[in-house]
Amino acid sequence: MGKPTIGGTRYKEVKNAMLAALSTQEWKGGEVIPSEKRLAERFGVSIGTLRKAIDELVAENILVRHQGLGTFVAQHQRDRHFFRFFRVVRQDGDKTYPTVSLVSFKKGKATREIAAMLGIEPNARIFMFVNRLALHGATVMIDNIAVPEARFPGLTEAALRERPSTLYNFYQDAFHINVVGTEERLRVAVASEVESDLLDVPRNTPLLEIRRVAYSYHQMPVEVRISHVNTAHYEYVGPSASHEEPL
Amino acid sequence: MGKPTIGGTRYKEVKNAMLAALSTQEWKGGEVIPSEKRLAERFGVSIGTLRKAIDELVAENILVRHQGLGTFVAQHQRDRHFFRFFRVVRQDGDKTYPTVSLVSFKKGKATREIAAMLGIEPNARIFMFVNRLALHGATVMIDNIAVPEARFPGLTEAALRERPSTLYNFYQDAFHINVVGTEERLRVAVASEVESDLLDVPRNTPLLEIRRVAYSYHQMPVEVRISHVNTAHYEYVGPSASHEEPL
DNA sequence: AAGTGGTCTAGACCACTAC
DNA sequence: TAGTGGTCTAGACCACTTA
Repeated sequence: MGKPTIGGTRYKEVKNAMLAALSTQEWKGGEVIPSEKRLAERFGVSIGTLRKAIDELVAENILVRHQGLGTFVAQHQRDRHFFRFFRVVRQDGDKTYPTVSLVSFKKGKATREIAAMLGIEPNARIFMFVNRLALHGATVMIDNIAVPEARFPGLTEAALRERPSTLYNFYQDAFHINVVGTEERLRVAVASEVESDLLDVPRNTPLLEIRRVAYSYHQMPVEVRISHVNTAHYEYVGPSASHEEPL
Repeated sequence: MGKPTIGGTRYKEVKNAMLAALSTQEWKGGEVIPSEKRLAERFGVSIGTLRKAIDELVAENILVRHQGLGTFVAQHQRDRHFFRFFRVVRQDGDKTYPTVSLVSFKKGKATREIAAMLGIEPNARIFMFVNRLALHGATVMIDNIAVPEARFPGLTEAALRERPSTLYNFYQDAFHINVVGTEERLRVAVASEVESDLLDVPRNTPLLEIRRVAYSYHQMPVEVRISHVNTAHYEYVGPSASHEEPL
């Protein structure tokens, strides 16, 4: 496979070549990729080496293997890895899907802070929207979401409202943007006026604030969100610290 | 290697056999384990199969490989994986080691809640102690820690105070207890009287509450702690959601 | 130089899925 | 039955560490 990418070892080269094929949408979300045998021939390596590259992409939840069927580009589905990205559960441990409703939608320009997090220029155009999330019938969480217009051309409020599945699934189907990882920072904040209205709590009620950056392949940031959670009856599930990379 | 453990596949059997050798302290924290060649002979598998078993144990941070040196039982060291377990950083991202001081130490009996989390009988004897953690000179976090007396025989306040390194390193050296993973739940709480004194904040200041269970091999719970963090200038680093198991 | 883990090969055989 | 991924083998050669 020549040397189109760096990485030192053959399987890293293969992995990077596969990431490239994913980035260019040669392989799209949910589709099968060629068989291991074919890929080994294409990249000029043995099956074992090819498998080691796939092993890592599977460990990173970028590909999914199905014995007897083939290897697929991972797709965001409500009933599959949803709780990897939605980490709020009831204090007794009960996990349920949130009911999401769009509160507002507008275009604007990125503040310096948002721009830095998204890796775009300050004042670059972004979309901003707010989601209200309810669990067991009560609003528990407010998401303030920002995405760069350049990566989401033509995004509209109607499209957001009418999306059939999860937000990240929508990003994938409508914009070929695959969210494969996030980084989150948590602190305590207090409810603003808007938030206290939406969450039905008094002004200045302490809330859990989550600042998230979502990444696509090659750590490319694609979305920033600041969430506020009422943890009176719910809590946030942190990392499990086994099979976890050092900070 | 007969069939001392289940698991379906050869390499899972090997992995379980290795976990057993770790549990029985045949291989102790920080020590080298036998070479891949020797282990392959011992378990009656090929090098490749043996390596697959080790691969998983390395991915779980239970073993560490050093090319040219050998494979070692992972050991808790202040300068190595410390920040996998200590996830509080300054809001500008600055990571520093906390200065820890023991506030109190006592024996007692496990409440039903603590007992459930530790997997021991209610009213079983436990040690309880409180640590104060300072960053950049100011107290930022209070840890309330509980461990079962049965697993920490002879633990004393003096030993805790005089430990030369991190708490988990102390568990490993003094009690052969290897913490290999944790589970954490986060919510907002308010400062009790003791906490407001120690953290130097007004009573009822909202704090970040972290409930952690620490596990050794085979998901055996060994420690429970409830921490409270003043997030005025610090924050909690959440999971990275790539290479992360589904919940 | 000897011993270790790191990478890579070129297969074999099995289990699962679809037709 | 044919094609897929899953496991396993028995080596080879390389890079690194210690002596």
